[in-house]
Amino acid sequence: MTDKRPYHHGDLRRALLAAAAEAIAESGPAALSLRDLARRAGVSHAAPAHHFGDKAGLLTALAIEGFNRLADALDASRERTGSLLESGVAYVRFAAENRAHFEVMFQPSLYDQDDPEVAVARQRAGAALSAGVSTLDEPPAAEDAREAELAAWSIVHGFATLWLAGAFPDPLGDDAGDAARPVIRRLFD
Amino acid sequence: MTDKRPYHHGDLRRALLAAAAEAIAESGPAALSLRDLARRAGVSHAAPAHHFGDKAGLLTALAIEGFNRLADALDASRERTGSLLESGVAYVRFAAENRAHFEVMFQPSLYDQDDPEVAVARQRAGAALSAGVSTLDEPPAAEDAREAELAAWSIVHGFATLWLAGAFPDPLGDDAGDAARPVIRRLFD
DNA sequence: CGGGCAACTTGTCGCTGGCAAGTTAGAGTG
DNA sequence: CACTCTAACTTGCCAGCGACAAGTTGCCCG
Repeated sequence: MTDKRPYHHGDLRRALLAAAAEAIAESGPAALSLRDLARRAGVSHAAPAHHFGDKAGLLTALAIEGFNRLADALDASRERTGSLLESGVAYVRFAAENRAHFEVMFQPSLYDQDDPEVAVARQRAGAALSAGVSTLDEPPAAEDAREAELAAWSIVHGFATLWLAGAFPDPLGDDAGDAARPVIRRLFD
Repeated sequence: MTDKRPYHHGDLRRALLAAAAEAIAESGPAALSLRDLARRAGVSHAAPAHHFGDKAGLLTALAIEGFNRLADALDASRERTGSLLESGVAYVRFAAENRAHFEVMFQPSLYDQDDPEVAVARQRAGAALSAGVSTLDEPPAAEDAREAELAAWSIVHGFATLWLAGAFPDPLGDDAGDAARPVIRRLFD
């Protein structure tokens, strides 16, 4: 979050996060190695620990970045289209385009979920999601609103997860968002 | 799958799978250690490799077991209730009660997804899911059937994943299945 | 110009996964 | 009842990893 640039490397922290995202997208979070990241960035094996404390710290930073990016994507979609359907599409598209972040965000055993920055970023994303549901033509009654929100979240999250897992037996095209649209539409227009 | 029982330990293969499920449920798949499993089972550190080849082999076996258990659960629910809604509830309940299996099943980077036994078990589960959709009162037209299936799968899978991740901000009770029912009902009755 | 501190490096430890080579125990055969 | 064959392990080893401790480097500010 701080914008002062370090001296030695230039911006090791960001470089490590980017390298981590790339490595995770290739081989999954379990195969991530701090030493490999250090090698990719051309620094010593202990340099990552200085910025993130330990492996969980690095993944915590990735999760924070992910929740913030997701909130940004959802807000942008809502401002642009005002459509809950398109917000759902944006959710799925975010997952496809930020695979590593998404995988880490929803696997809390990998990072420190009690971190206050995580809580803030997660709430931002949650609020962006809730705001989307309120754009429905027929806003549901107060008590139903919660269930509608859970249903919307579940269907887009499920589609995104299954897409990333390669679980769909038939090919559904290249664009996860376009593939998701007719499916999400079955829940609401 | 072979039923002849080994001699030395009794049934080390099953014991290791059970211990692995327990360990993963506690700390996630990334923290799994073959040597720790061996210690829990009271055997040498190389014993697991004999049964499963390597770590991926063990997780492959876990995934196979998981897909088969899921297929069984879905079939049982359909035979008992004939209701797609209750099949969805059964899906969520399976995830909650077999957390370790479920997490591994849908994280293909952890195991060998090209394994033929995995493919068979996965297809069994897929067929059980499809069969559930056909129990709808108004079976959708052929071309819509695929989308209806994806929507049903997505909403239950998403709910299950979010539940396991502890992503729901408010507490929804102890039983994942009961919590999911009103949410799933929003997609179909 | 000099102290201070952030950004690293170097070195080390215990643990892990994976491989190779041995050992043991039961099952099948004559 | 020996004899052998083989599955089910064990022992020993190596490289890689995460975490920690103790140095070293280089910019910034007074």
